[in-house]
Amino acid sequence: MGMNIEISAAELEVMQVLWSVDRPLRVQEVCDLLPKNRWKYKTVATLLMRMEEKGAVASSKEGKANLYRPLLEREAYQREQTKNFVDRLYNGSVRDLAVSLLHGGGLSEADVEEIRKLFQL
Amino acid sequence: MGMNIEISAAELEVMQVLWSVDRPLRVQEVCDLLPKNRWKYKTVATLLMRMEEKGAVASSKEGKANLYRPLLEREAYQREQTKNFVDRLYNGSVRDLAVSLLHGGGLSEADVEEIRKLFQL
DNA sequence: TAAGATGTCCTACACGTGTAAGAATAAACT
DNA sequence: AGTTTATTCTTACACGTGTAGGACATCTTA
Repeated sequence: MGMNIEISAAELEVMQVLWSVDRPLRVQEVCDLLPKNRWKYKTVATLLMRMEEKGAVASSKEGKANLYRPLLEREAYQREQTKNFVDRLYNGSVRDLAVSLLHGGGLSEADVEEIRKLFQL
Repeated sequence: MGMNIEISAAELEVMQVLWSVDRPLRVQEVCDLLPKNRWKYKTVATLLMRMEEKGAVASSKEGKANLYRPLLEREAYQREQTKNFVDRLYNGSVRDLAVSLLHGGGLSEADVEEIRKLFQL
């Protein structure tokens, strides 16, 4: 299974940026793509270095600068985390998750319709 | 809104036990209801104390012993955490979560059927 | 060629968390 | 009453995390 790399909440935000773009990014670019003033440059650099130690990203050099690209695969990571989440919060019951989503009121009629369609096959 | 109390993963496991029973529990009972050998008695006691400081549980005395009961409401907590989770992992798209669940292969035909029915209203 | 800009690498530091041991105390048993 | 047992309360400690600063190197530009 998925090598079980653990990343923190802050690191996940950085991963999302890397995932959202199809080419390796330098630290500065990651900064720019994060919500405004999310972190200082050096903070992002630290996060990326830690992620590299964990094996979540890889870097290559472009001149003096590091280019980072994700190693963790997005879909796989989402699936794994979702399974964990459902286990921890809903005792493994996806059905209970669905109930919670429905009763939470956060879904528009269009959302419901789309999900209904997804489950129609 | 939900008072925004944050509890850790370990603390959540303890909360699940409190939620699963309808009366206040003493530390020993919580231990017994956790998966076998999950933690030592004193560890559970520490967790419960911290949870009380955070306002996640309340305690009353029964003789020398403390009886703990949850203050955080389960459904509300689940909804809030689920919203957070979807935001962090799926950029807020419940639809993407649903896709991930479907393609993850963790759902039985019965699960799919039940969820379909849930969304049929 | 000296000064800014940009970037990396190393170091820091407080706080939360997982995990519990020890001291103190109260209850129960003999 | 004295000892064993159950419980609480206090204290500990290492590790991860959020959040960067400083030193040092290199590239650019006046």
